[in-house]
Amino acid sequence: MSAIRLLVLGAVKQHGRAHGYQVRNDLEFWGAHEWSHAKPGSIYHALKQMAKQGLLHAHEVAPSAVGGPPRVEYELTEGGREEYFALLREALTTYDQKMDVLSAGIGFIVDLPREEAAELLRQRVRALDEWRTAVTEYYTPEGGPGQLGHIGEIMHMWVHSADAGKEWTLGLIERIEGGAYVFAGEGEPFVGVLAEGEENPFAT
Amino acid sequence: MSAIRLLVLGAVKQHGRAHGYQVRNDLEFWGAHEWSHAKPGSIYHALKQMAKQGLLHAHEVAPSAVGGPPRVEYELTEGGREEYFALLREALTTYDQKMDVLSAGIGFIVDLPREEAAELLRQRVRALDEWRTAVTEYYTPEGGPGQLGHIGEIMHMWVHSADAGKEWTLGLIERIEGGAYVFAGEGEPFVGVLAEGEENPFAT
DNA sequence: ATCGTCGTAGTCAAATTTGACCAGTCGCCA
DNA sequence: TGGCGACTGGTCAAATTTGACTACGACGAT
Repeated sequence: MSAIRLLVLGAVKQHGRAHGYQVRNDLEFWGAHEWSHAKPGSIYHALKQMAKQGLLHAHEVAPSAVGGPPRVEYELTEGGREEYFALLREALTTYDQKMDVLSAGIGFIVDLPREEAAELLRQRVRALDEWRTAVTEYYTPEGGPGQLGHIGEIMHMWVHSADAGKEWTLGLIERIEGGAYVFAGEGEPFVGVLAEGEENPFAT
Repeated sequence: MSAIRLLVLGAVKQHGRAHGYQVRNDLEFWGAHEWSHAKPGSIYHALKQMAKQGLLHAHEVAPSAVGGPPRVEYELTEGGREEYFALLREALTTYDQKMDVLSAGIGFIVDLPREEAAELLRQRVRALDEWRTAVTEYYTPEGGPGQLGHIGEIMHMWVHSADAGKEWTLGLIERIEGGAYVFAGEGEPFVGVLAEGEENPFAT
């Protein structure tokens, strides 16, 4: 899975209704242009594709308020909501070494109930454990390690990084179970988009 | 950069001359099918593409020893060697969060002189430091952290992972400078491909 | 004898991603 | 007052990646 569909669905969902450029902007606002490499082309493509697949409903060309090319506004369909949550759960649980996907998942994690979020992350920890043993087993020749030469460093790296990922995940689980943040169904949700005319609070 | 070109060039280089299936096999032998997601399609595509670009010379269709479809054998051109080393250096120095690229780089690191390898890794450490500060700065709003809510966890994750990456890299530099492994120009090179008829020493 | 399936070698269409480009508006400052 | 650069909103071709499929020979089991 690439992070784009999740990011785009999430952006559209937070707005209720959005056109391509708004999505593009949100992603930038979230810092996603740094860690996901979401180029404009990919975003517009994802929107069209998902509209074709019935995940988004395309509200035809609102004739661009400020002039310029006509804009299409998108809105999640029921199928889109489902896909969104499916992707979100997948992003949080499966370890596919793509940290941009995980980042996107974290960004939207509060759309889930607190207990489910924690459980998904526990599942992620299990996936990391599996990956770790798979790697160590694959790179362990019969005659003991050693004849691997520098190739063993590859294994070393993966193990190190899996361990780091696990450590961080466990920390997050702890914070979540300790009551941090506001999750779905817990009152005023945190919204990560700019309201009209608001200033960007981040330094560039 | 995707890891494929580097992997393919590296595989062809170690053989001197290789056809697609041999490359495909080497990648699997290195465990690359696990961490790079190199599908056959990508491999054959990369071979053709790089032949078209003059990085590989295609020795026309050796009519398949065992029957089956005809095979094309590839060999590095001088341009291919240069591209290989350029990609290798890039893989080792730049942090683009793609661990498969780094893995491939590690796999071929001994093709470089020991001192250069260490220097490239030191450069990687600097790149990691830069990424780390870039992330922390981007996610630090004027009013101090805190109003970020759960979004701060994204930063947390990147920082954690950059730190882990740095730690591992420093360890490797130390081992290399401590004399581990055999680098370019230091006698019998380590070769990570199976000779004819050799057994695969790894468990599957 | 023949059926299934494993290994060898590779192709192909469809989906996606990349990177460059287009065109209009707005403010501003010289 | 006109030109420059930044912002808005998007298109397009080319490159790449994915995932499924083809074809053939050998080999063991039925």
